[in-house]
Amino acid sequence: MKKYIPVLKRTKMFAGVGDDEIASMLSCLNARLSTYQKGEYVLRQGEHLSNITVLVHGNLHIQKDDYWGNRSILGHISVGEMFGEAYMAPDSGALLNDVVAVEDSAVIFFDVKRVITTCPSACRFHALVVQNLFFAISEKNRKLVQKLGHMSKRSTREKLISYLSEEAKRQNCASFEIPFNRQQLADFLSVDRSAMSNELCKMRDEGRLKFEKNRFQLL
Amino acid sequence: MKKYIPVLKRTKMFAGVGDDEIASMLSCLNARLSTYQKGEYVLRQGEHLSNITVLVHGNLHIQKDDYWGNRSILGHISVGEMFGEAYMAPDSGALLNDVVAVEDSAVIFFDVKRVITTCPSACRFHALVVQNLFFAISEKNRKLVQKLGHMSKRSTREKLISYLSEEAKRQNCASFEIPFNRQQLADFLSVDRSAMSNELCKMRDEGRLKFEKNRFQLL
DNA sequence: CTCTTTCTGTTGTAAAAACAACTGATTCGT
DNA sequence: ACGAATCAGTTGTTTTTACAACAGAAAGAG
Repeated sequence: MKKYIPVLKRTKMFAGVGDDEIASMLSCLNARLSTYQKGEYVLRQGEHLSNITVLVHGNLHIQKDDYWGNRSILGHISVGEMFGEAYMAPDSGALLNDVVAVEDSAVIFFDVKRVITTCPSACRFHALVVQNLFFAISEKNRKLVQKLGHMSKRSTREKLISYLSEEAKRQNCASFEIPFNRQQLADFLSVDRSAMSNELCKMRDEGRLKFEKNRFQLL
Repeated sequence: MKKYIPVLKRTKMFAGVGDDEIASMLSCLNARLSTYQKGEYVLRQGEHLSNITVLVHGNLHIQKDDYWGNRSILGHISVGEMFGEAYMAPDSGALLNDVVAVEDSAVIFFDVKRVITTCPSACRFHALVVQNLFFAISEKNRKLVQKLGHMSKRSTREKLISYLSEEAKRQNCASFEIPFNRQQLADFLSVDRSAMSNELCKMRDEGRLKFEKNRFQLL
């Protein structure tokens, strides 16, 4: 497990914590390493989770099969990312998604109780980790609400306006770059790429905005 | 501020904490009470927030104005609910929404730093509040992801399938009740009520499900 | 009980999105 | 520099949704 300390050091959870401290916290937080071969399930829908988990090697998909067996891929977890933090509460109920290794992967599980109960003496940096965790979850929360705001718009045009206008506000400038190409933006907003492209050009022709590649300007 | 202790006691944040302990924590957490008249802004888009806030009287709306001035109401906060917890991290950036009092209201602000830094001696229940807060944010997170899963479906039918099928899983039974009437469900999924009603009846006629009022059964 | 209001399902029409197929531009690797 | 692959924009067709208007059923008030 110790060979993954450099990876853990770069995670949001352990931001600002030194190698030695991480090493000592591994036991304090009851850390457990599991490896998975490509295609194996890391977590299954219906299970109960009482761990915070960090991917330290490989790649995972968050999948969901509905009642009739249709599968959809909800998200992607890359090295250093945390998952399962939404199920920290003991009454969270069963997992609603599967987590599957899309290539050989390694995951470290931390005991939730140990993490959120600061031990009185042992780990000097425990309090820092708790804070980091707060911030990480809080940030994820914020991004989810943002996205929900865009997605709740009915039309492609409104979704675009919602997203672009928020991006302009966030960067505090009417001219700004977005971190997506067209296909990715369409996926992000859950709309059809060509329809979206069409709508963007219409808005441009109406004089509401300008764009070139991934740089946009609202007018 | 003390007159609101009974309200605080019923919040998720202070679950399991007694009156006396809450009273002592008010100062420990640097609590500040503010009152607002109907129409006043509690928080404004662009501000920076370093508080966790609880509504103890009245009603609030979460509003959002886009770049061109179109307003939409994103959510509603009722007494006992917490808000602003998505902006706990110091680098959260500016608020993206306005929070407005829709009637005369009272809000208690808690200092984030004080809350997440457990004081060494004074408050015996501080650690419990920290845990409660973790669970509350984590739960909100989980609900957001769920909703996002439904909303990311392209068609009304798929949204319904996603929602109903998850509800069946959650209640672990193919026959279950939902907490919405038709209009509320349509609002929740961001679709047109009549179109949704239509789609529901089609699926019923296809033999995929049965329903009566807010009780559904998947087949 | 009766009147009113709310809720749900139904239908038709207009608008919008999804989809498919294609073109030209740009990027990338060799 | 060349060919392959990716990306963005465009167009036409099909499917789906939004919207509006209405009717019957159920619930609630007086």
